[in-house]
Amino acid sequence: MDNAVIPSVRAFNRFVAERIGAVSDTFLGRDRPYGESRILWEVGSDGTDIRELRTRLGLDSGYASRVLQSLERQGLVIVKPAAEDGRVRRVRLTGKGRAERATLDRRADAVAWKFLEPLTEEQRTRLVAAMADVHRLLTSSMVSIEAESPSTADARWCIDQYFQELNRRFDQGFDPALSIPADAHELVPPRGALLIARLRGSPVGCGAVKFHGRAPAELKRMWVSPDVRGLGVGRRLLVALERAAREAGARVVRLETNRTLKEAIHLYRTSGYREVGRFNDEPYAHHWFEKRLTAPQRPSRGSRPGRRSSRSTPTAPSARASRSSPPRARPAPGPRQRAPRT
Amino acid sequence: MDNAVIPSVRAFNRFVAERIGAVSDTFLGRDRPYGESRILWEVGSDGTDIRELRTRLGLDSGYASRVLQSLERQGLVIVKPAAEDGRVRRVRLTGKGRAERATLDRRADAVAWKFLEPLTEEQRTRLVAAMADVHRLLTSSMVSIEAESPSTADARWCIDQYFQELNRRFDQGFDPALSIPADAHELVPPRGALLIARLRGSPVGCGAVKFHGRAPAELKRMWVSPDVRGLGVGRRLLVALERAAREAGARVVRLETNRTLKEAIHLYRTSGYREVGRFNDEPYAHHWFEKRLTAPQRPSRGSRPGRRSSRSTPTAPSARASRSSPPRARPAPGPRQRAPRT
DNA sequence: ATAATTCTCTGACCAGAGTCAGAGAATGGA
DNA sequence: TCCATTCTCTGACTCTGGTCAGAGAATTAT
Repeated sequence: MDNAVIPSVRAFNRFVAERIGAVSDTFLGRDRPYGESRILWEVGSDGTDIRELRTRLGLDSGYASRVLQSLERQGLVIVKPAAEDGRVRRVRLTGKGRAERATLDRRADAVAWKFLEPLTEEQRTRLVAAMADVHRLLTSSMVSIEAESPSTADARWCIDQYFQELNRRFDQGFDPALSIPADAHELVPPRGALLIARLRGSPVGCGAVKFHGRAPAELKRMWVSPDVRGLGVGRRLLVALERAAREAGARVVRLETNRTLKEAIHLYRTSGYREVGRFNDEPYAHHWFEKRLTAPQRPSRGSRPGRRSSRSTPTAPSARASRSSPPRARPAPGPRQRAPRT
Repeated sequence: MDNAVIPSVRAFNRFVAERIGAVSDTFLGRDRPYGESRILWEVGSDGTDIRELRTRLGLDSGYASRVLQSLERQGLVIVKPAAEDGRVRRVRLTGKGRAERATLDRRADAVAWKFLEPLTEEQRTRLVAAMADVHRLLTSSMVSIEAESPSTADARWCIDQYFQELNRRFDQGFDPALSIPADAHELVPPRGALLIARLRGSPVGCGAVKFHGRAPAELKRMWVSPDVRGLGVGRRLLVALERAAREAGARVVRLETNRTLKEAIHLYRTSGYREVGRFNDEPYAHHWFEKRLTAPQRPSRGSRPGRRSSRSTPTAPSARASRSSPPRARPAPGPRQRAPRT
């Protein structure tokens, strides 16, 4: 399978890097270096602290300073010390800067339109749908899941979000004090674990497990940020929690949940959980589930990439001359291979 | 509709440029500048003329020369004059160069695998399918269609391909001499027109029309390269030919075709052509079609892009903090806007 | 009050990726 | 045969997009 999948991902990367790259070079009308446009854009209509701008874009302070000076010289931004802290400086767009930014925006629209214009209505719809799919799935593949102490700021933020969501969704609201607790000290090895899912460094989900030796482990605190729902993050958290439970000696995991949490219930059912009788007195629960864990299997999710793939492997159609090349002035076009941009 | 479509294309472009770009920088293990790797790759295992390499990559001769010298100094390639023409020089990979190229290949595989690894089997399948779709549709949008003299090398190449294909596919083969002719002089205004479809400069399809005043115009020489079939090129050629016929005064277009050309027949039927009785004595034809052209309507294919789209418009999920931001060390992450990479 | 830290700026420097103008060898056309 | 053309190389420059080491002003910690 990899023999087919990896090359097609590569072909896509190559193609898209070429196509989007070529076009986006053009789009910046070459009247301003890319770095300047980027910073101009990132300043945003409300202005920012330079400090924040720098960390957001990962810029060197000297570099940022100089680019901003250049923008200021062009009358596009104003830099002045922040009121609260004399060390940090604030950038704001001038009217001219705002206009310039709008121009960039319009040009970006025009570029997007160039992709769409030649297509029929139906093709456009399919293109947009496919783009959204690729976007979603690649985003999904950027989510990492790792154990973390429940006392970190991110962990506490996630759990707080979880509580807030329960409070919004449960018919009677949610008060953590009335629920079976899963305190910080219970979610650290060897008593338990807390997993945090992150996307680009920001927490986007969590899940916890309490170990009870060989007795069933308990799953707790499953939460996925609304921003990334539908990306399979919940399922991956679940799998990771089960693995942790298995490694801690559990043969069975169980959990309880509230009837309003439809997606969660669906996730459990489709992940091999079966509903069982009430096994604790969690007042907010309507359903109790458990799952027997299978032997410590190798995580079966497709093999590693093959030794090597063939050297040039287009998936989608291309202008590659397959039978005979079209005529051409001296320097023949021939079959084009593109650099391994990925 | 554009209000939804353009921003989502932009979001995709931005995302993909960021993601692929970030990754492909990494992949070149930073031990060799990108330009060198690219040329190393493009030399290919069989070697190339420098001249061809240059035109293929659009390189300045001085630049190419220096990069190749650097590669030669590293023992990765050998440059020597071509046998046939003492002016041109040929590059070939050495064993070491070949090994290096294989390393690039392997790294590219590993990068692709990074995208795939975190996904479930089902997600991978969907990702690959969506990528192929995007690839196909963007390729399709790169195809341009323009009128061209039938005497250009490209035009003659297309028509030759067309004849070859007919000869392969017709049960009795195909001999142009026995068929109703459409000679070069008939396919230039005001007697007719020849349209050529191109992808990245190379011809990938053609279609011709002969005008007969207000009498029905005749469509001829419809051919689409196998490389780009399924991309809607045929339909676009057809539309363009009909427009040309309309503009030349025709109210009706007609054409004849052979029963072995299934896709063509399907295209005609789904494009408003209806089968009519034999109207000429083309010996290779089994079907005769005609279509009444509608009034010179505005090419109705969706409106132009809106004045301007909103300033930051993600379509697919992102880590954007939607309700409250996750906690963060001093320099807050805040809602990230990315530069308008397109 | 003093020291440590944070933020920004300046100056110096660098590499990558080109561009441009010749110049010199081969080759092709008249 | 000779002139124009084609290909490649050299040398001299350029622009982006950085990095690095201080230095100076504000702020925070002790």
